[in-house]
Amino acid sequence: MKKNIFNDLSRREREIMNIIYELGEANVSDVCEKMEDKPGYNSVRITLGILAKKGYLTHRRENRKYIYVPTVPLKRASRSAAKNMLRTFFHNSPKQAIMAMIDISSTKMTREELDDIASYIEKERKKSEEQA
Amino acid sequence: MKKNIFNDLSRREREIMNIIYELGEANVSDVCEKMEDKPGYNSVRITLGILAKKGYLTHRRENRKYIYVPTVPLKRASRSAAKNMLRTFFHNSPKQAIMAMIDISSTKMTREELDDIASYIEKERKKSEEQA
DNA sequence: TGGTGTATGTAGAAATTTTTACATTTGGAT
DNA sequence: ATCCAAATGTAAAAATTTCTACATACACCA
Repeated sequence: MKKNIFNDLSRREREIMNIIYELGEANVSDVCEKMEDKPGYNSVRITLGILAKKGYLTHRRENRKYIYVPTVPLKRASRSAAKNMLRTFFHNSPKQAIMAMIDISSTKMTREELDDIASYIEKERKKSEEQA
Repeated sequence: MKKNIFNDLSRREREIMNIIYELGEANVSDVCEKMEDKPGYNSVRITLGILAKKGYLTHRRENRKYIYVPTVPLKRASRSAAKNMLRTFFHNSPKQAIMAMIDISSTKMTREELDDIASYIEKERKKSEEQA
């Protein structure tokens, strides 16, 4: 069992995969614009091709452009990322991770969002009660 | 401003950094054992040296061994990782991220932990109330 | 005291990744 | 129709990463 789906990506490949997950889907220029050090259009294009060959991306044609889309759906990719983070930085303690997440984003969350999270947890508590 | 502190790590370098964060600190053999594909002792050692030269690790001597430690403290590294995850996979929505985190680990959390998180959120809600 | 096992030092070979260069295709404007 | 701009196709150069090989240092122990 692999630790992380995306473990065998090179630096550039990973960078590009992340951008595509962030955007949902993207063509070459979209990716270029998001890259910090703005490598050439061609570089990015070649790397997208490699990612497709490796099976991480597929592409469809739209007019003359290729639009690239992840093969591993966002949900699964995000779970994998979250689990890695949990193990690497939080000793596999979801509690610690969640609290840290709250810390870094508390000022950005509205009352409603906090309420939503609270009731989500409440639901979980009920569930664990049922099982007892 | 850099997106991610660890963006310019190669595949192996990143892999090793993650292991060291997971362990807190480590010598060459510790890292070797944690690696999935078990590269040679020497390979790992060389990469640790590179990471030290790049400034991501420091090492102290203990008997005859080097013990490597991250220069960027766990807390800061974990924040950086969390922010990246937030942007890459959750459209910068902490609510979504936190709920996903709860999902993947609900079965692993005890009642107490859920309670702790709930009261942590309660505290945040009070804070946001004060500011209103 | 000399041998052995385990560790680091250093150079560079091998493999992979990243970029560049140039050819080709294609749709649209004039 | 022809030219242009913008896209992809392909090969390979350049740069970086990863691994290997061998040298050296040092604690431990018979």
